[in-house]
Amino acid sequence: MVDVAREAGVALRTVSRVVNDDATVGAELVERVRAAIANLDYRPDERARHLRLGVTGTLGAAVRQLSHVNPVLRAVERAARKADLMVLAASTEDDEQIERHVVESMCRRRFDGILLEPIGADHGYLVPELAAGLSLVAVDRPVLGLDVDCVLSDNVAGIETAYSHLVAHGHRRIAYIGDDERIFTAQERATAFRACVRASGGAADHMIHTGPILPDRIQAALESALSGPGAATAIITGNATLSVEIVRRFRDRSDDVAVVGFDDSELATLLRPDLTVVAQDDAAIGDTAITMLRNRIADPATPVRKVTVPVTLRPRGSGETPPKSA
Amino acid sequence: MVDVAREAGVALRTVSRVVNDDATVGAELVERVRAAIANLDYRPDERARHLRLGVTGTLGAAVRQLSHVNPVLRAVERAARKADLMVLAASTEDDEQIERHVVESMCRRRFDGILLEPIGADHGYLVPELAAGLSLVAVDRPVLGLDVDCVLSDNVAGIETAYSHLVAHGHRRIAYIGDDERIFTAQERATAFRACVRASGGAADHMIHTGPILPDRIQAALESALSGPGAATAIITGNATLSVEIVRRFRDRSDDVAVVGFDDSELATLLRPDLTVVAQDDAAIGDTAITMLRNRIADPATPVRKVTVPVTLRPRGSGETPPKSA
DNA sequence: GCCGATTGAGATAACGTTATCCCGATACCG
DNA sequence: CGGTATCGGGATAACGTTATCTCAATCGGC
Repeated sequence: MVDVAREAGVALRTVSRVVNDDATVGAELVERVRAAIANLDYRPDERARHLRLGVTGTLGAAVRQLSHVNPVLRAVERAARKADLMVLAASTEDDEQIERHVVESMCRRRFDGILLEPIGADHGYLVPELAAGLSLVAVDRPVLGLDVDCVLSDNVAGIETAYSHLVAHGHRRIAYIGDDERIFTAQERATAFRACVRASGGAADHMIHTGPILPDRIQAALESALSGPGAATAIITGNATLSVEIVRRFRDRSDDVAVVGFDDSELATLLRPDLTVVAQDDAAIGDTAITMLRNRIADPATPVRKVTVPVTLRPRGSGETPPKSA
Repeated sequence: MVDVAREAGVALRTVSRVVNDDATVGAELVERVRAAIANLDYRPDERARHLRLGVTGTLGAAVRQLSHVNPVLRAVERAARKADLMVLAASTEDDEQIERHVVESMCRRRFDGILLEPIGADHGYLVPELAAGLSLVAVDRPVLGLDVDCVLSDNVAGIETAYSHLVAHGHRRIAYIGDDERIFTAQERATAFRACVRASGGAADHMIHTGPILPDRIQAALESALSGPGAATAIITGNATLSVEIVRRFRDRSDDVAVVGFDDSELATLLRPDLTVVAQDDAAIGDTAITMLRNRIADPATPVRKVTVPVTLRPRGSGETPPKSA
């Protein structure tokens, strides 16, 4: 930059002014500086700029898996681009150690704010960061034990909608196969399901199967749910991955079991009948998250908000199958 | 940091030494400094550190879509973590403007290196960056007209393998439905397919259908390929998205058309028969890309390398169906 | 008992920006 | 014609690190 100044025969400060196109510099000088910049191909160093300015214009996104389908992240990138902010993302792999490493790296890099899909683990390491002014918004899951902004899907309403949709189509014995309840969303959905069963006067015991996503576990859950005298006539799956696993197993059997899946995905229309799903409003979640994060950055004293975004039932066929015994 | 020094009653330099755990500082002083750091909860600022050091320990990944399945990116993150480098990723959305914006942002942030899935567009903007010492590795597609490192899948061998696999199972009339040939991989695969047809003495005209991924276009291609006197008995799809689209349409028809897909995906085992695919070696691509990038960073004078990673045929059923007329 | 080697730690100068302060020149008003 | 706004632009001091240089103190050797 000092070279550019020398080349153009102006002061350092003037080059800076030209780079940040400050209006108070004469047209002729601007030209001369521009030429010098091109000549020496000078490239501004954001590190120094950010250091001096204090802000970085950068948002961090710490998500489970970058390389998985994540429509919320796409919405986030879009919303941030509109606000002229750069989003830089990294995976936490749902590993407590990695999450911490990623988030702390972003803090040390002084990102203006962080979007986090938190793991259900101890987030004590965040306390000093938050105290030091970190702007953070949790997405999809809350941060346990800490009062931070978050935006979640309405898991309870989603399960209730799925359940009553199946009831409306004549089902009385509905099973739920879900993810490990140590995961927040899985826990919330399972709890909501138990409440549904209880409200309709049944016992949930044989009807709810949660645990890790492993082929054997899923197979066993499916067999347990669909066999015996009180066999289920409909299944609600706890997330997109499980929907795939369940549907995969239905290729080979011809039972007319109704299925409603949680989370939409491109696989939903791969089979006959198409999969009825409870879809999250990804765009709304992403937009809301960015808005909340920007608000918090602008004013760290903003009261903490916990936003719940509505979900939508998308009937496509698999959830409208009547019970086979009916 | 100066506060920490005052609190601990030592010089600034000593705090820095403790932070970077320099061995030449006495145990007692280390304790005192550590205590002061905890007291004031001091958090080091990487911006200043990077500015001073010259390097950032950060790699940028500019990929088509963060929120899409991208096993290569996962391998990249893993390999980078092992090398104690941070990978920060952003989407280019296959948009020339966005790609340029993302890459230039990363350059101004002085990332040590960039991994790019380049768009088939003019990359002139990279010339000055490369001249200024940018370390860049192109993944999956080359950078047109510029001599930069790249690591690609062996698209030609993949198509040849798929083709001869189908021939070995009795097929003589094989169709190819691929993506828009303005995309490098699509172009390479289509060309390889044409060569296969020619080599086996046929005419490719009715057998090759490339273009954008739009429902109508795909439907038309499929009908054209599968109707008439010279109807194809087997289909090769040009990428994972097309495999899904094609397979989706096969739900409703009962022809025993053989299918081999390019790119593996979790959908491959969703239907009967399971989808035979040509799979890319994602882990090898990711590892190679990181290795090449690190080499280039370590020594910018390293000769440019273009690496082609072998692909593997995974027979699962759909590619082993005999021709229906046979 | 003195001197050289070794070790621990402080002062100072960068790294590449931008903001503050200030000054000179021009123009305008009385 | 003198004085004062106004505007363009230059010198300098930060921002938070680390590296170089220097120096004081301790220890061992002769």
